[in-house]
Amino acid sequence: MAKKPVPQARRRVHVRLTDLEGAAMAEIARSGEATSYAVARSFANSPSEFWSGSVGAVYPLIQRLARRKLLAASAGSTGKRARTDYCLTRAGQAALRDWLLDTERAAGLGFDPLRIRLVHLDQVSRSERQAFLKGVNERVQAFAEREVWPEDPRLRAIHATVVAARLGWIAAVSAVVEDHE
Amino acid sequence: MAKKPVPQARRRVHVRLTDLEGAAMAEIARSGEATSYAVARSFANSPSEFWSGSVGAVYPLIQRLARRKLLAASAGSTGKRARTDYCLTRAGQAALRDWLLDTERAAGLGFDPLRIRLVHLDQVSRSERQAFLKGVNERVQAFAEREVWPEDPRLRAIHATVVAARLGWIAAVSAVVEDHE
DNA sequence: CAGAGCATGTAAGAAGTTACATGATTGT
DNA sequence: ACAATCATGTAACTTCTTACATGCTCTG
Repeated sequence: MAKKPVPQARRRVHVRLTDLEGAAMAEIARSGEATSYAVARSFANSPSEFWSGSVGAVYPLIQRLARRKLLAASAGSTGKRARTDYCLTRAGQAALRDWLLDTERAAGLGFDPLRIRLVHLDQVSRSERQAFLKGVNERVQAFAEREVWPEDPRLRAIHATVVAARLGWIAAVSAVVEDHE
Repeated sequence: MAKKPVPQARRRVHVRLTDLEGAAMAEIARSGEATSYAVARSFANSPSEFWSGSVGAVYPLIQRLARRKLLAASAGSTGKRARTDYCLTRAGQAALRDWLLDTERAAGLGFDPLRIRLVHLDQVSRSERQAFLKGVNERVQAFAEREVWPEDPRLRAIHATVVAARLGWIAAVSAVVEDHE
């Protein structure tokens, strides 16, 4: 049954970036050229707590991407301090686009620390649920008022929609989980 | 990232569960008693794609929890097949409550594969952005219509609010990112 | 009674976290 | 000039993923 592998009219899917890799590539692309340290710092400044933004994560990641020829390294210096700058290769630009415009992955739910708790919130009493949701709501309110990315109106606008949507969802879901006691 | 809040006058925080550990504990608590395999399967059946739900992740995790005395193991069998059941110890119940009702962690943003892309979506053309958001919207719509957890109306209701909130957010954010071209 | 798929794991490796190390620069 | 902090990393450890192994149970 020797079977010819049908040569699909296949799109050239070069490399599949993880989300952390994609985010790092996008940061570098934005600056044109950046050091690992700069990338790590930009993660650390983002309002999401999900990635630690530790250099210990970012340096090996950048090295990986360079090894795969998605980034090109160039030695530089600031005064006496040596530095390694990275910029995207052509293959890197293609990989970044594939990652950025991947609707399938973008449509996924990702990970939400509230959602996962809601699923199990029927295991506590009604009054505990109410107190919990009230507490979460207050914290998200506080988070909404915190200034993030003060220098970038575009990111602030996105962040505002995120928080607004979250508050709306909390209100909606509160009704649901209190019904089902 | 503003790190480490001051070490508060110590509440009796027994153990700090990770989110994956918390979810596993909650699953076991729900059944009263469960095997590692059953926990892994329940993850695999959840509509979130974030955790692989592979047994290779769950078995060591459960063993860890047992070693920390949060779970108690008991040998059982189904016919000839041996089995290890786990149930929560008293310390485990306390740890689960601490995890489940942790408003601080629940209020966090978690990880969202769309949000992270939106941040960098100014790097592509307006028409690509529009096509991308249209694609994502369609996929989330499709996801909304998929039947999940057919056996549990409570979970279905929660899931419905999640998807509805997501669709609302996509609409809101679409306006924002198309403005800022 | 043979094959499919269920239940129970183990092993190797990748990826991220915390902690540490070290020299350069900057503020006072 | 001394301390603080920035910039640049490395190392050890933990946790998840993918892939494999193996024996049961069920179904046609």
